[in-house]
Amino acid sequence: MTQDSPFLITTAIPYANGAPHIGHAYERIATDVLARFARLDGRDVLFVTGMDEHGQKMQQTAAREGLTPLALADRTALQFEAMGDLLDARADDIVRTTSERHKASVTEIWRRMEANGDIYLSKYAGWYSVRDEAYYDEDETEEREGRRFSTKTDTLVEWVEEESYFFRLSAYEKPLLDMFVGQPDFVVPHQYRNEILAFINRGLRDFSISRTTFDWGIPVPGNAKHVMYVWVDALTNYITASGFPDTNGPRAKYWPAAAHVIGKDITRFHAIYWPAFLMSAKLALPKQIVVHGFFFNRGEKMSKSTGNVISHVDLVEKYGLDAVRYFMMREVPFGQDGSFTDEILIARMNADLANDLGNLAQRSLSMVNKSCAGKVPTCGELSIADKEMLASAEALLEECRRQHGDFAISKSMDAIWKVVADANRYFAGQEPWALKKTDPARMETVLYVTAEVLRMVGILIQPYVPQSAAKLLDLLNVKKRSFSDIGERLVSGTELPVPAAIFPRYVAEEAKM
RNA sequence: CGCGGGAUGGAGCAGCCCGGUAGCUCGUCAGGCUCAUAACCUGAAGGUCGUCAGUUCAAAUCUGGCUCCCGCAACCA
Repeated sequence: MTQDSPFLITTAIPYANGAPHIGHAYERIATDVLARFARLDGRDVLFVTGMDEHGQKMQQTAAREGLTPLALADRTALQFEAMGDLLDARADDIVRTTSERHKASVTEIWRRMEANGDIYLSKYAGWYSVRDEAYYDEDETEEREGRRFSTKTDTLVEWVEEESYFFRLSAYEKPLLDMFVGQPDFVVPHQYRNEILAFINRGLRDFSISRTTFDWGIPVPGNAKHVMYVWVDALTNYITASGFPDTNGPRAKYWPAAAHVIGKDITRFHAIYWPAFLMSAKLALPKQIVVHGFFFNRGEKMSKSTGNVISHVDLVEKYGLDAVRYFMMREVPFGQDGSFTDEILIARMNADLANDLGNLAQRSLSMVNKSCAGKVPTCGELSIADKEMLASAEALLEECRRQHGDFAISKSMDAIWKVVADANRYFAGQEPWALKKTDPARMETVLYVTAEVLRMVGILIQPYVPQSAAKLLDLLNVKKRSFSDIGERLVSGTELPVPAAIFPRYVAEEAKM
């Protein structure tokens, strides 16, 4: 399964209109985990994110703050870079839609779609709410005292007709359906695939892909009165990262992307519009669209208006980065929505990180330190229990690969922590502290086996909790940390540092008194 | 009759596709151990699997109705 094939993985590109929030953090961490796993497994990984910097909202927000749109974009881009640093989840590349390389890329895509006969000029007409900057369907509005309002938002709407370029999405109904049949795993998890299929089956309509009401965007080739509609602009950034339209460049090998990691709210754009654009431009489709859910605050949707937004920055500050990464990845099955509460996070970090794994390292390594002169103990003949213990740890890599193949991050972690629990049972059952008096050689073997399990676990948890994994592997004086090094064994007699806690137990401030 | 997801011991979930002693994590209670981060190990209590009806020797699992919760419903990013 280990492949050195190119592996391009992306996050959705955040809109540069606002600062990073916990949803961005979640997506970045998840993508980082997948990227790290693939890289440790020997893949040639390119981890890409970007910034969506055009559009009317950018223009307006910038104006309100007395900035140029680009200055606003610069500011937000810095905030997202800081988020990458904070989360230890830096991308290899950040494609900004205002960059020259992206303009070249998206312009070429447009030309190709046009050359394929899929772009035509027409009129967009509908009930437009200036306040919401959105069009509404007839049945989303109602007449009140001679004036028309949006029933959704209660804002005044007016009939507007606007010249616009359209994309012939209707022509891709059949090709898209065929593609979904041929690639049943194109959208995962399958619940989202089903929604998309149902949507296509209801019939696809052509849709507007340009605007004339503002100019902060990439001009339509041959008609600068129009700027491209955001999704043409934004989605294309994925292929920009591969150096497109240069197909001979060093990055060309990364296209098609292995996976686009996105939030469930934008599934349709990625699973319908984007493949249709690519088909039209005669380019290869990404292999998978990987959809994640949202985080809720105690089951409630987070929103600025309710004021219940949880800050990822605060979380990292309070609990530490690895606790946050661990919680987000382990607690919520990938693809589903998750509920966040401090209690659950604390429970998870204390139970799994501090008690199960951290304490296992501490109890075994402190014995090594005291009873084996601080050196990797000597491994004698292995008992059945020893062999079973080692075998279950050795089986992990294959299991984790299998789960990551399905983007089931939490299940991969489940498997690892099951072995950690086994190791605690093994350790308790073997009672090395008793063996110290009766059979020191046997004690060394038990400690060796335990240390070996810790080494393998330490290597495997690197994608999820990189900083803590590094601490653990340092304590074991392990230098070779790739998945391909799992078969290496600790060398008896190797000098080990004095053990220190890897995951401190979290105790609430008020409880410390 | 718009589409989809969900309702399982105190909490959160798995099981449902391929019917047959209801499983996991946390919490609670009791015991053990003392190497360890008040940790670890063992055991126990606790569920009419939303509701009603049907199919079946047998249903959490299949079929149908109902109730409640949550997303989505195309040109908002």
